[in-house]
Amino acid sequence: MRILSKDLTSHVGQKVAIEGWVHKKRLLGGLTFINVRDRSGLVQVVIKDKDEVEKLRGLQIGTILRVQGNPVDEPRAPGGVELHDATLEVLVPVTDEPAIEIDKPLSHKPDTLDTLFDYRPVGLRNLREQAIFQVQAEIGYALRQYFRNNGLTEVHTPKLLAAATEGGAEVFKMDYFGKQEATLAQSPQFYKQMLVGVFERVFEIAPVYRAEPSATTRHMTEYTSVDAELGFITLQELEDFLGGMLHATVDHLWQQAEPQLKQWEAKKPVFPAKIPSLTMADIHQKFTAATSTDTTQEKDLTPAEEKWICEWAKDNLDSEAVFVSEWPRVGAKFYHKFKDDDQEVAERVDLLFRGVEIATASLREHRYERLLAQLQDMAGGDPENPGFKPFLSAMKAGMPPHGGFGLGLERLTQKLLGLNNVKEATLFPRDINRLAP
RNA sequence: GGGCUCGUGGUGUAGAGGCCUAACACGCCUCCCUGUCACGGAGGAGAUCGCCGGUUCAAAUCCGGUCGGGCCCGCCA
Repeated sequence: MRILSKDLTSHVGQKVAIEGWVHKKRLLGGLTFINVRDRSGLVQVVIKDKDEVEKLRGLQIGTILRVQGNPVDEPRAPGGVELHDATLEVLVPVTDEPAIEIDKPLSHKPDTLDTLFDYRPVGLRNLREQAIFQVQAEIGYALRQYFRNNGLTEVHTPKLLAAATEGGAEVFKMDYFGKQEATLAQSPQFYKQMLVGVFERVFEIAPVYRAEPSATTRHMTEYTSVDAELGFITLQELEDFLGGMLHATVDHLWQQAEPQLKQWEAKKPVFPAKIPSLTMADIHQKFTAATSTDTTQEKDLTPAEEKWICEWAKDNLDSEAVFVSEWPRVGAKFYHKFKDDDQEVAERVDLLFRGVEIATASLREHRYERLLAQLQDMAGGDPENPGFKPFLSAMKAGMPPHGGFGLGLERLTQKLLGLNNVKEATLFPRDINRLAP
């Protein structure tokens, strides 16, 4: 019977077998240490028998072993337990030297990221790399738990679409059986809104595709979008929901994934129960005053401002997260709702965290006639277009006031761990220059 | 798409006109080593310095082109 390396402690005194990958060898002559990796971690195996050591001759890191032996409490061993009197059975021999060393930290310098990603299939076996994605898995778990606890139903919407959903961001186009053009979803926006009419509250964690030719540390052509849409909600309630979500996620992580977080020296983010909110105009003003770069005419925040205001909020408001409110009509999407007393201001807030925008939330225009007008006036959209028609029909069939947000899972992971590039928080990143591995 | 920047053994780097017959660390191979955990020690293999052209007596090093990256901006999550 195979046991896991983490369970060795409870089997001291019994003969057991472990199975896993050779992670590291240290041959000291009459004594050999090998670290074997399984899904629960590493275990040190001690071999004194020359014939057993010989079984490893010519075999590289990555070789898969079944090791029988006796677990022994040993303070000198990492983890306090090790396997003695080991007999080895090579289950899968590996003879080729790995192109990338996996037993020590991999380089994450910008200039060498290309190598890091080229060798991902093996490089991810590095425990420090693994830690990033164990953290990401815990983030996903925490988010799902939060959504469930708040009555959201998980949905799966199509990524293959007949036409652009939102306009704005560039979409990937492809031939669909020579009959028509298909596009890849850049957002589940319309579908999650339609589903508000069904479930009232929904969420989806799924890939979205952006054909923007951007080459930055925060963009990819495919990323995982965490989308939520809630009916019968106000913008303030949506803000509170997002804040609660961030808190729940952070608390869960520092409870469940502390060893992984430590590997990256991640610091638990500080932000109050109620995340502070600033208007865009206020941020422009503060930034302009502090840097003498005039941004007061900008319709959006510049990347420099996002960075700066996060620093400012950390120093002055004790918060590493901040909401940005009062977005101008210019640049708004046609499905956004505008303030009843000021049609020039969208009911939208962005969530900034550690220097970047991680989420955009807004109220949607649920009144059919207004929505129709906005589609035509703001986006020049044709209501008969197959990309809009189903959406409009759902909106006409009785839609409550609603709103929601989209959040980049990789960006959140990146920022929580303190990584420099979103791609480092992506198993197999896709960008303008990369489609493989 | 624009600006800036980088490209040297498998990996990470040093070298910035001649000392380069290209150096160092890790990895790999051989040998020694009974408590390693970035093990230690001795020896060895492995790169015509992204590619093409030019300048020069001489180019990894300077210039031009080209290919492939990175960072920032625009756009966005």
